[in-house]
Amino acid sequence: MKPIAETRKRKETTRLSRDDWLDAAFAAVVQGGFDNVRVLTIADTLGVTRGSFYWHFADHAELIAALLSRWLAREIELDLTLQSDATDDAQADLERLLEAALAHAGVDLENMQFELSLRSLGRRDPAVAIMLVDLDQRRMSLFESKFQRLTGDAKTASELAALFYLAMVGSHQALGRPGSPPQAKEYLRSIIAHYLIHSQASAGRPL
Amino acid sequence: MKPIAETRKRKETTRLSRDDWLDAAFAAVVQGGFDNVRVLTIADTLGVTRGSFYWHFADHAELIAALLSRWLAREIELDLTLQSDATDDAQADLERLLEAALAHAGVDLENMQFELSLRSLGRRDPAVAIMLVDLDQRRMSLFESKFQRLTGDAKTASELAALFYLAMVGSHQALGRPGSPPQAKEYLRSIIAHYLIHSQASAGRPL
DNA sequence: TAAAATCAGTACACAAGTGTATTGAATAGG
DNA sequence: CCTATTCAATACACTTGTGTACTGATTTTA
Repeated sequence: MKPIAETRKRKETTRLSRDDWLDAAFAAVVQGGFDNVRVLTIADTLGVTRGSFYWHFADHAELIAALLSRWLAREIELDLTLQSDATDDAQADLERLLEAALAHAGVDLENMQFELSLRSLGRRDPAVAIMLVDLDQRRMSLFESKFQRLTGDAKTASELAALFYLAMVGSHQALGRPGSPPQAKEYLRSIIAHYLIHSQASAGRPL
Repeated sequence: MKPIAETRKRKETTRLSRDDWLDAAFAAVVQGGFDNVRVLTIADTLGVTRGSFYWHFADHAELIAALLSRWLAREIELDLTLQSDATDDAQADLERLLEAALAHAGVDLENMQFELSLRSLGRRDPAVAIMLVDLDQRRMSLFESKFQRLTGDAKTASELAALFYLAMVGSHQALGRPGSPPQAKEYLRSIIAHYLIHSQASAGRPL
C-alpha cells in the first residue's frame, strides 16, 4: 500500500519563485508559529523537494530573514497609508483609524496570527524584539497624533493612545473563542463609541 | 579536547522528583516556548539522562499536560485569593486589584513569559485555547465585579473591565524594550490613577 | 541486613530535520 | 535548434530528538 498521491497545491508543471516559498513559509507560521517553518514540510506542501529551496535560499535562516523583512515592509507601508489620510474632522479621523485597526485584525486573520507568532519569536530573538518595539512605537504615535488633535492635551493623548493600542494588542490574544471570531473587538468598539461620544460632549478635558 | 564538565545545576547525589522535572520544563518554556521543551535538553540541564524522565513520566505529552494543569491550578488559586479580599471601600479594592495584576506581571516575570508562551500554544491546541478563554473570563469577572461596585452600571463595568484587562494582556506583549522592564505598565498605572480620580468625582456616571 | 522499591544509566531502533554535491529536466535566448 | 540558465530531484552525511528494554545503583522498609 504505497502513498497514493502527495498533497500538491500547485499546478503540475509550474516552477516556483522565491515569493512562492515565502508565501508558503508565511502560511506555516500562521498555522504553527516560527518553529513550524521547516524546509522539508514546506517543500511537501508545495509539492517539490528541498532541491528547489536551496536554489532560492542559502539556508533556513535566510528564509526567516526574508520573511520578516517582507512583512515589516508591508506593515510600515500600511501604517503610512493610514497616516496620510486625514480630514478636517479630528473625531471622524480617529474613528476611521480605530475602525481600520480593528478591521485589520479582524479581516486579515492570517496577518494577525503571524504577528502574534512574531511576538513569540521576539521573546527569544533580540533583533526581532527591537523590530517589534519600533513597530509598536510607530503605530502608537499614529494613535497619539489623532488623540492629540481631538483632546488637545499631549499627556492625555499619549495615555489614551497607549490604553487603546494595548487593548487592541490584548484583544488579539484574549477573549477570543477558538472557533468564533473574537468578541473582544466588540467590547472595544462599544467602548470607543462611548468614549468618542463623551469626548465630543466635553472635548479638551482630560479623560 | 573533551567536554570539560557538563553544566549541572543540581547537587551531586540528589535524586529528582516529578516536580523537579516540571520546574525544569517550566524554565524551558519561559526561555524558548513550548517547542523548547525537549526531554533530552532538560535532562542535560538537570544533569541526568533521560532514563530518569521516563520513570517519572510516560512520555513527552504527559509532561506538558502535567505542566499545564499545575500552572492552571496555581493561577486559579491566585484568582480566588484576590477575589476574597474585599473591604467596604470599593475604590481601594479596585486599586489594589489593578496594582496586584500589574505587579503579578511585573514581579513574576517568568510567569508572564510562561503565560505568553501558553497563549502561543493555544493558537495550535484547541484544548489549551479553551482553557485560556475560561481563565480570561474568570479574571475579567473579577475586574468586572469591582468596577460594578464602583460605577453601579453593569454595562459600563463590563466594558471597563474588558478595556483594562485587555490592555494589561497587551502590555505583556507590546511596548516593552528587550532589556529594560516594560514601560507599558507605567502608562497603565497613570491611566488608572487618572480614571479613578475622575470616577471618584463623578461616580455612577457611565465613563 | 536483606529485600523491595525507587531513581538513573546505557544501548538500541527509529523518525524528522538540515545542508551539500551532483545530476537531470524545462525554459528562454541567441 | 541548440546552448545556457534556471529550477528540481536524488543521494548522502550529519544532528537532534523520541521512546523502549534492560541493567545498575541507591534508598527505604520490613
